[in-house]
This record gives sequence, C-alpha cells and structure tokens, in this order.
Amino acid sequence: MSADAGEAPVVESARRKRTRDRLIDAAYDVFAEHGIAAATVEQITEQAGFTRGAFYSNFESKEELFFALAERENQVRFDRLEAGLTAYFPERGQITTDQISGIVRDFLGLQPDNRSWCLMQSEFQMLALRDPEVGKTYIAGENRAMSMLGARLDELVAMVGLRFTMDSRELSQVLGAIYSDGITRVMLTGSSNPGPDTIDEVSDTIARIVQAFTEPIPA
Amino acid sequence: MSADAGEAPVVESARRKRTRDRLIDAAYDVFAEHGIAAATVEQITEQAGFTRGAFYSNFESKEELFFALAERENQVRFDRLEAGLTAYFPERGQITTDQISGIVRDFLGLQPDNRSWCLMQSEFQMLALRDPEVGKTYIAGENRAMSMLGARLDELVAMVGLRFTMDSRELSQVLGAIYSDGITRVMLTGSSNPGPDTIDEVSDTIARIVQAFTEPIPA
DNA sequence: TGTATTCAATACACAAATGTATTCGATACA
DNA sequence: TGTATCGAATACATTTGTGTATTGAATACA
Repeated sequence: MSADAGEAPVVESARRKRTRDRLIDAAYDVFAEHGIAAATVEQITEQAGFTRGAFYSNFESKEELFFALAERENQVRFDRLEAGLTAYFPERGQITTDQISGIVRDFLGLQPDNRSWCLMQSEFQMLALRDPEVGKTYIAGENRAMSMLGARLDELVAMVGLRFTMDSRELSQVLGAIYSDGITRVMLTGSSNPGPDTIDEVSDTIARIVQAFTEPIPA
Repeated sequence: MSADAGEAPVVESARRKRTRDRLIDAAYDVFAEHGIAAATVEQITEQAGFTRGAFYSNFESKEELFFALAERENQVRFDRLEAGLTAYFPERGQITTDQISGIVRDFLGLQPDNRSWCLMQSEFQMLALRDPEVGKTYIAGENRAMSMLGARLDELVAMVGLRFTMDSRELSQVLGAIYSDGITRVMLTGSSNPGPDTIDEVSDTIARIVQAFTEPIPA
C-alpha cells in the first residue's frame, strides 16, 4: 500500500483506451455474427488482434464488454437520430404531407449499419428480459430515445403548421415499433426475396400513420 | 441387415413420443430461462427427468429440438388466435368502435403464457436473422399468421358494417408490431414499475389505430 | 413364458473454453 | 540512460460440455 492509497485511479492510459476500443469494435462484429452467448472470448480477442490476456486485463466478463459496447453505440445512434431529425426539417413554412412521406423514406433509408445494430438491440433486449437490473438500464435508454423523438417530432410538425392528435411519445413508440419490425422483415427477406418487404414499404406505412394522426393547428 | 431393409420406419412408438414431448416441454422452460445458446443438453434432460442418453436417442442437436418446439407451439398459438378472434365477434349487427376497444383489451389481456412464448419468438427471430434457411421458415410462419389475421379482421369489421382504409394485411403487420413491442415493454417494466406501460395502454393504442383506419361501408 | 427389440442409462474419451499466475516487452519518468 | 510501472502475452490447471459406444431394463410380440 503506497502512501496515497485510496486515491481513485482517475486516468486511463491512452494505450489502455485504444485496447479497450479495439476490443469493443471486435466484439461488435463477433456478437453480431454469433450472438453474445455463443461468442467466445478467444474469438473476440483474435478478431481484435490480441490474445485473451488483453481481454482479462481490461474487462471482467463478456457481459461487461457488451455493456461498454452498448453504451458507446447507443450514444452514437441517439446523437445521429437527433441531428438527422433536425437537419431534415431546417426551414419553417408550409410543407405537404406528401413531402413528409418522402422525407421519412429518405431518412430511414439512409440509416447505415442497420444489421449489426439491430442484432445488438435484440441481444440487449433479451438480456433485459432475463435480468431485471439490465432491464432497468434498457428501459431507461428506450424512454430517453422515445422522449427525444417525441419532442423533436412535435417541434417539427409545429414548424409546418401541424400538430399530432395522439400523444407524441405514444406515437414515437408506435413508429419505433413499426420501424424495428419492418427492418427486421427487410433483413429477413433481404436479397433472396424481392417481394413486398422493402424499406420503402416500411416508410410508406410510417408516413401513413403519421398522416392519420396529424391535423392542422386551428387558428 | 434384415430381409425387409430399406422400409421407412413409419411409426414412432408411444413411449418415444412421450419422451420427445417431455424433452420439448423441458426445453421450453430451459430455453426461456437461459436462451438457446446458453442452455446445455444436460439442463434440458435434467429438467425433463432424463439423462443425456434420452436426448441423443431422440434428437440430433439442440437446434432440432428447438425447431420441434417452435413448430408445436406456433401451431397452438395460431389455432388459439384464430379461434379467439372468431369467438369474440360471434353475432352480426351494429357495434361501436368503443366496444371494439374493449374487445381488444379483453382479448389481448387474456393471452396466457406470454413471457416464455415471447422469449421463444425472439430466439427464433435471432436464429432467423443469422441463418437464411431458418429465415425462410420464420418468415413463412409470420406471413401465414399475418394473412390469417388480416383476413379475419376483414370479415369481422365487415360483419359490423365497417371496412379498413388500409390493406388489412399491412394493418395486421402494424398491429402485430405494436403488440410485440408493447408486451415486451410491459414485461420489462413489469412488477417493479407501476408506470405507464400496461397491457391496457397497449390495447388502447391498438384500438386507436384500428379506429383511425376504419370507415363505414358506403351504401 | 420366452425371445427380440427398442430406448434410455451409463461410462468414457475428447474438445473447447475459462480464468489465473507469471513472464516479458514497451512506455513513462527520473 | 537507468529504473519503475503498466499491460499484453504466455503457459497452465481446471471446468464444462459434447458425443459415442456399450449396457441393461422395459416393452412388444410370438
């Protein structure tokens, strides 16, 4: 025990941070391909170009690594959604509901990297369903995202002289559910099936629901 | 090799069927608790009151056991949904949209055993996302259910002089997505949180959407 | 009742993954 | 430049799960 024991180790070296980040990147790929439960520590460290020593020196467990991954990516997605929503409705003034449909289509179609992220979300949800502690964290993230989305949508439709006839948070939840369900179906039918499940169809459905619960602001 | 080799073993003994069924029952519990990947053959057979010998004598792999489970339960759920839908709208004649809301609430609230089934559905979906062959099977089941639901809903609203303003299959998909998302949230907030996520709220949302996309049949 | 067959139990050999104790090289710092 | 520290590599012991080969009890059948 040194003289200044008890002092919290506030700094993490740059080297350590790089290693952790590379492990998280690798875990993203490996978890997406095999799932958290089936993924091995060896696979992750190999993908990252390390041996297992690096893992155990940086994380307690696979789960801890997953939560670090989820937190990082959740924040990235949250910020991107918020920024994207703002960027798409920059100018005040009149806008038609048809234009809104087009915007929804564009916006959703542009979301990159959906496959791995969707798989991570599902993994997270499964953990949440099986462990109440994880459940709290998961729900907190969901609520944060839905509240932000609801508030943003309120602002945005107000800009074009409209308002929602359903609570915007409830509507956000509905749209989120349809979106998740939709992209899952798109991924599943994917290249093998040029059938009716496309991102455009999902966008259309979302636009139709938005339209059904929107009305002009009375004067 | 006996004289009549090459003859297909058409019958499965009653004993064998009982063993398989007990293993499937046990797998339902074990998969729900730990997930397919984390579940061990030992856990399943122990839960069923067998040793691993019984498993390897009846199934090739955990996955084969899961597909047997999924097929059995999928059929049960499908039949129950179809029967339930019919039972709830038995008589022709006028009915108000408020009554429809009540019926939706009742009907959804009554679905038993949601927790394990939802977990199995999620597990199935994850397998489907990672394996195209499984994906085809999964999508086929989904499409079958949604088509049935859409057709049933068409009949039912027609009975009370209404029709949908959205394709009934698309609407079914929307309602299904909201329902899945909703019960997941209910399970997650569950007993720990008497907040806004209740089965009643989910039912209300569904009823509101049905209402928004329903109109009287013009004379 | 005796015989054949079926099927789960048992025992064993093997593979895979884990976690820890230790080593050793690289970086920081004096 | 020398020394201390940090962090990843390595080696090893252990655990855990798998799959198969064999056994033996129960059931079917004559």
